[in-house]
Amino acid sequence: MTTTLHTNPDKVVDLVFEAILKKRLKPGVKLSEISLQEEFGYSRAVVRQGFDKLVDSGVLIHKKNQSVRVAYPTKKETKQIYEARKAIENGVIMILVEKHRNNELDLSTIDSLVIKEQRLHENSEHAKLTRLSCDFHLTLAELCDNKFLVDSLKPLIPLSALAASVYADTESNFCSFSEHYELIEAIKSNDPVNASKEINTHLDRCVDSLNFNSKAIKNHSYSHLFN
Amino acid sequence: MTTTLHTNPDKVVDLVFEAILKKRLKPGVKLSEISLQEEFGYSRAVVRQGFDKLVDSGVLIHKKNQSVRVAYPTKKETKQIYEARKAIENGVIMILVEKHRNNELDLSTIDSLVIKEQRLHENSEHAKLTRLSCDFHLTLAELCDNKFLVDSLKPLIPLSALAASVYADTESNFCSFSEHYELIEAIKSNDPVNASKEINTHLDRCVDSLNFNSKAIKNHSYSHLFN
DNA sequence: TTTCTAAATATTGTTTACAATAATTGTTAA
DNA sequence: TTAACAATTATTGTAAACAATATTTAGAAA
Repeated sequence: MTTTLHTNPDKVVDLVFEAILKKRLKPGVKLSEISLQEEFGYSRAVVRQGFDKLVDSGVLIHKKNQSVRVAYPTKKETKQIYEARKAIENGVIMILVEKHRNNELDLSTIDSLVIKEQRLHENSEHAKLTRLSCDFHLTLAELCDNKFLVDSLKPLIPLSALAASVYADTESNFCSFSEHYELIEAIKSNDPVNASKEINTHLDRCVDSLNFNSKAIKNHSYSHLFN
Repeated sequence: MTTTLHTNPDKVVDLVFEAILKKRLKPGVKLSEISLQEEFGYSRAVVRQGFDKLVDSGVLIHKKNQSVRVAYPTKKETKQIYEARKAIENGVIMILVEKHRNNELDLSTIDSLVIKEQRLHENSEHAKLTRLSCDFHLTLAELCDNKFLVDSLKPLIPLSALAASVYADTESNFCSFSEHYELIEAIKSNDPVNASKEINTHLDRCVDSLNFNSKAIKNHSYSHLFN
């Protein structure tokens, strides 16, 4: 949402993002312009614009004259997604270490986020935990105060969630909160090398925990998927 | 251009990108939907879609009920742009070193690109050199075989060119080809640490060569700016 | 029952027209 | 001449209509 779009295509984008992060929208699901229009009162043109953005970022797939579908990441794409995330998030972490070293970093929001994660983990509320874990990574990027970096990372988060939907046997140990904690500690100790190691192993483990032996595709109807 | 858009908004995007890289479109210039429609025969809707994408990536700025304008990067944004590039391009270089180490990297295109740059430098054809230097950075990303990484970097290149339009006193020593050469050598010697150092100092020098003491904005008419 | 084909339906692609707003021009008064 | 205001023009925002394509349904033949 770099700057201004005046009707509401960004609302559509946010809605779809949110539905994916909450696992209400699964890979392969069809989305028609008309249905969203009817369900939320957006004009069809606005829905189209939102869909276009989501297609651009790879979250939706669009073939001519067909409804858009939620992306179904392949194994290769999943590895690319995490490879790209490693690049971007390493940069994020380096910036944050530097900022922290200069006392320019307020970690209170991220601290409370990790605490929340811990509580959800103890109560084994896995669904909410997955959601929060996405917030963790995005929040780190936002702390950099660099919209270009945030915009680069943003589409990769729902894509990661989609990959998890497809390939994660169990999401309980996917994107572990304890590694998030370690990462923050590394930032706090002003140790760029260790922080870089933490984010790399964390993202590597996310991929390693996936099982790429194919599963069946579930097709959903999408009324009331959006909350 | 993740996948499919069936008319041609991507043509519009490419057209604007190209015009910016060739310095025909300067920061602040107004672009109306109708004019592009008349000049190239695209439908207004297609032009709009293309503009929307460019607004999303930050290359165009859009205020409600006003024509879009070519972005005029501020000092802060310029630093953010290069900070983001450092993050992404460091990742690119790490991937390429790894690939080269495994004999999975064909550097012939990039080699010939650098040679071409050297020739342009000797003939002091600065305009073409700037253009080619952008290609150099994008080509490196494309060699990673990771569309997400390419998509992340892509909008930052014209934004860099716009920043140069605004703040570079002389573009002759901006984004020097000799540093490109050193970078490729570092990749060839399978030395990730040195390669990382090369890309960082290269991008830092691009910013350092800029002069942020403000200049006047030139406003252009845009007929025949696109070649 | 199953499979193939054709009709009906639903959805997307594209153009058009009109309304709302901004930018420009022209006029008048100081 | 300049400044302020009004009228005009140009441009964008939005919705609606229609065409093109895909999907679904129904029916007939094997």
